[in-house]
Amino acid sequence: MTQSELIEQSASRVERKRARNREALVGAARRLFATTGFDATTIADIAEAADLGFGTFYRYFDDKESMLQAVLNEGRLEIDAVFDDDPADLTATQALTQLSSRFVRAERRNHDVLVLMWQLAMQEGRRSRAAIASGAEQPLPVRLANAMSRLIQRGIDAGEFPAADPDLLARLLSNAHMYLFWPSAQETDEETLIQTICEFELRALGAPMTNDGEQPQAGRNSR
Amino acid sequence: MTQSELIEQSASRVERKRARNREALVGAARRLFATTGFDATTIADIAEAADLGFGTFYRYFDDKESMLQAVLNEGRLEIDAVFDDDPADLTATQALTQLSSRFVRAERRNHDVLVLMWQLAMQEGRRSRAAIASGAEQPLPVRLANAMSRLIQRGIDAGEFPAADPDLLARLLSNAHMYLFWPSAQETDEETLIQTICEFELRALGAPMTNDGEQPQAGRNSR
Amino acid sequence: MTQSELIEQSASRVERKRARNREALVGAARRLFATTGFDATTIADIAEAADLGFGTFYRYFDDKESMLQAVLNEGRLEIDAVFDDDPADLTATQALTQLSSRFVRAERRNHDVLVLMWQLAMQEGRRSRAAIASGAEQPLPVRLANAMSRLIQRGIDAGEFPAADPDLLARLLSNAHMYLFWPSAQETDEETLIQTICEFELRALGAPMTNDGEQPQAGRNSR
Amino acid sequence: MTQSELIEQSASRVERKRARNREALVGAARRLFATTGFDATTIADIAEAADLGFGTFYRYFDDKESMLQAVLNEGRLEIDAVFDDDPADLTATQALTQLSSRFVRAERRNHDVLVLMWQLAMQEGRRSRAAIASGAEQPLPVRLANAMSRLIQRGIDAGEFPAADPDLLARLLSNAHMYLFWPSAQETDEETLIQTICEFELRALGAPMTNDGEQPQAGRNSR
DNA sequence: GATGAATGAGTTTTCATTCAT
DNA sequence: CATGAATGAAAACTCATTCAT
Repeated sequence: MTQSELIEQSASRVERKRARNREALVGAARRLFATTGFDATTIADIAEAADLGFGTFYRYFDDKESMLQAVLNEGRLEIDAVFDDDPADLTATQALTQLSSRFVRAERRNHDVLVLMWQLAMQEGRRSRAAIASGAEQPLPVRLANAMSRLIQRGIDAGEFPAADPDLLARLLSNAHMYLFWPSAQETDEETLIQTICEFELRALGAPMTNDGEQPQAGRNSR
Repeated sequence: MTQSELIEQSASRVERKRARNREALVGAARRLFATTGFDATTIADIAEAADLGFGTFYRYFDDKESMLQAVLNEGRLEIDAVFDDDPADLTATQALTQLSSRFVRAERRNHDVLVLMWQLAMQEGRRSRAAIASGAEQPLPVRLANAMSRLIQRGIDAGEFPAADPDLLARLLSNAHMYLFWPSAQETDEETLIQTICEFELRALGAPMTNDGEQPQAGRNSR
Repeated sequence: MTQSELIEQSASRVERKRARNREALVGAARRLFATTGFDATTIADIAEAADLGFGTFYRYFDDKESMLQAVLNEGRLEIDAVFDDDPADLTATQALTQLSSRFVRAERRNHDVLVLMWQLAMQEGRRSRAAIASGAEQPLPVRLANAMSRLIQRGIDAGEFPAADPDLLARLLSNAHMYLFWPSAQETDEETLIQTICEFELRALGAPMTNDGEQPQAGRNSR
Repeated sequence: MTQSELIEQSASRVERKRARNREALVGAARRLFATTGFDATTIADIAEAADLGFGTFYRYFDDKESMLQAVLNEGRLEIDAVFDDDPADLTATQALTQLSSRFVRAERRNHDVLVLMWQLAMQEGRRSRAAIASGAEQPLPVRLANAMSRLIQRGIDAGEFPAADPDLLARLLSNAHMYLFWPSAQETDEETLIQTICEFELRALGAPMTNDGEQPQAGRNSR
């Protein structure tokens, strides 16, 4: 083993440690922010929960605010993926079902982050943070509602659903999904949840309940 | 005007002023708590928003926590009224419609308090406050879900709705109602909102959409 | 009864009431200052203990500090009387005995004030108040010590006591008298106390204990 | 010097600094409490007197009250030692002399703490703090009086002193010792003070003044 | 790089004092 | 004149952030 390999290796060991520490901090912050609230969580709380020294926090994050960023970013990619592709080759019914099941799965994997986003989004009074919270985009339920609204409109146009106000329906449905934020939702099996929500959704939209092929396919949206 | 009347009147003037100040403080706190969050709201903010001196706050409330109590209590009565009577002489469909429309109306009149309750309820980590938030009862969406669950069960038993998990449906519906917390819901006409929500609800439960007599009667639950 | 008599009478009734209120306030303050400390006593405490409205305090006293003055003045006259006349026609022994018994009696009648003076005198750091406390004179134990010192010196000169440092002895004796400030001293009969203290004193000074005629005469220093 | 020694040393440097800071804070608090009073001393005063930042206070003490504890504890050991051993092999006269000289020495080394204890003990109205002040024991002058009372009783029993009320005498003597709290006592030479006080004491108790062997030996009570 | 000590700005809370009734 | 409501200056205490080791 050459000197450079040793260095290389030790460099990567350090790097791995850094990554691990950062991970620990973000994880701790995520849990604490979600359960205790951003304001009520102190840096000391986070560092301790991450089993790291107090000052260490500042070696990874500039300040509390940028930790908030980091936490919110954690889920960003996966959440964006939920909304990203809106496959034109599916019927509105299928697309909605896909959207919902994707959302449920993403929620289950990023529960704390979503709860946090939700909390922040409710505080209109802190525009700066709210803006930040949504990555300068819309707050989450609005994004979901918008995506749904488009699909519902498409469904109405295609005759899949009876005529109605797509925006209002979308918002109601979007919020129904927020059921996921409640503890009891954590105890329900994921597939059952998806199944129930999708049926609920289609029924609420007045879609004919053929109830056959459009079962959500598990695993479609990989990490 | 006799002396005693003058005294009487002036006493009541003071009293009225006290009431007005208290009202101003609670109102300011309500708005700020709902929009900015409990933690992020300072006593100074509240006093200033109420256009009162800083120290005046403490002539009306022992501390921030008891102000929180006062704010939460403000809506208590009206909200309790929503759940209170569950008239056995109505069909499940009618009862659900009544519950929803009552809820919408109560929400419109107590928007900020409900938003605040909601926020507090989400923070499991602060049980004491959350417990307080709901007056040692369930958090609001749980109460609504429970009430709905009972009615849905009744509806299923009576053959009004197809068989399904009443708890899960109730929770989804309960959360759908939380749409009201969003700003856009504030801009929609109350009756339209009720109409839409009730239809949404019944459709989601699979009730036959006769769509005739069960329009919610405005003003039923007067103050 | 003439009009003017009525007015006269009512004026004096008002006056009496004023005097009574003032008395009540000063008394309450005296007790509270002595037992709880000047700083820890609030205006509200005083007013309540005097069974008067809160704001009423300020109709009788400019501020807390002037109430302190009033309290300290209460005992002033009686205390000054203790030190005032130093009858040259008595032997040092007799004079000392008289001084001590007077002091004991004055203390019993003005316990709280003396305790307060004592407390204030111990706080060198607050010169302004300490100065005030003693009415720009010496703190109480110093006054007592000075008076004693003079008498002891006289006694030594006259051959009544053996030679010694009169200042030091005087200070020790002066402090011994501070026993009166303790609760247990309140429970001892006044005459017993005087008797014991005077004997103690003379013995400590080395005076021959004839123990006959110099019993302190009660009532000498009337109000 | 090895790496570990460096670390060791630097660790102890930090530790020493912490100890020094704590010491500085306690010292500043001790002086300020004694001279200005507990209530009138602010945290900012203490921190400034210790030449430390304001917030630093709270890194060493939870609150003002626990600083009070720390200050009072400072003298605890040395003061307890004064009362601790009551050697049965000494005559009452000797034992009293020893007690007094020990007390004087302890007082000289812990002047501020004793003054503070005294101040606190005088405020009956604040039992909790007074209780704390004496470490749930008796207030200082009471402890001293009790110890003296026992010895005086022994002396009376042994025929060393004439019969008298040992409690009353003890209390008077105990208070006489409180002379030490006055500034002028600070200027007197310690040995002279002890000499004078012991003679005073024995004379006051009516002990035969052989005035020879019982001079207190300096340094008897080592730290 | 990790750590925790130091710090002071920001908040809550108390309370002396003023003022309107 | 008596009263208590209003007020803000001052004090205790918290905690994000900086910095020395």
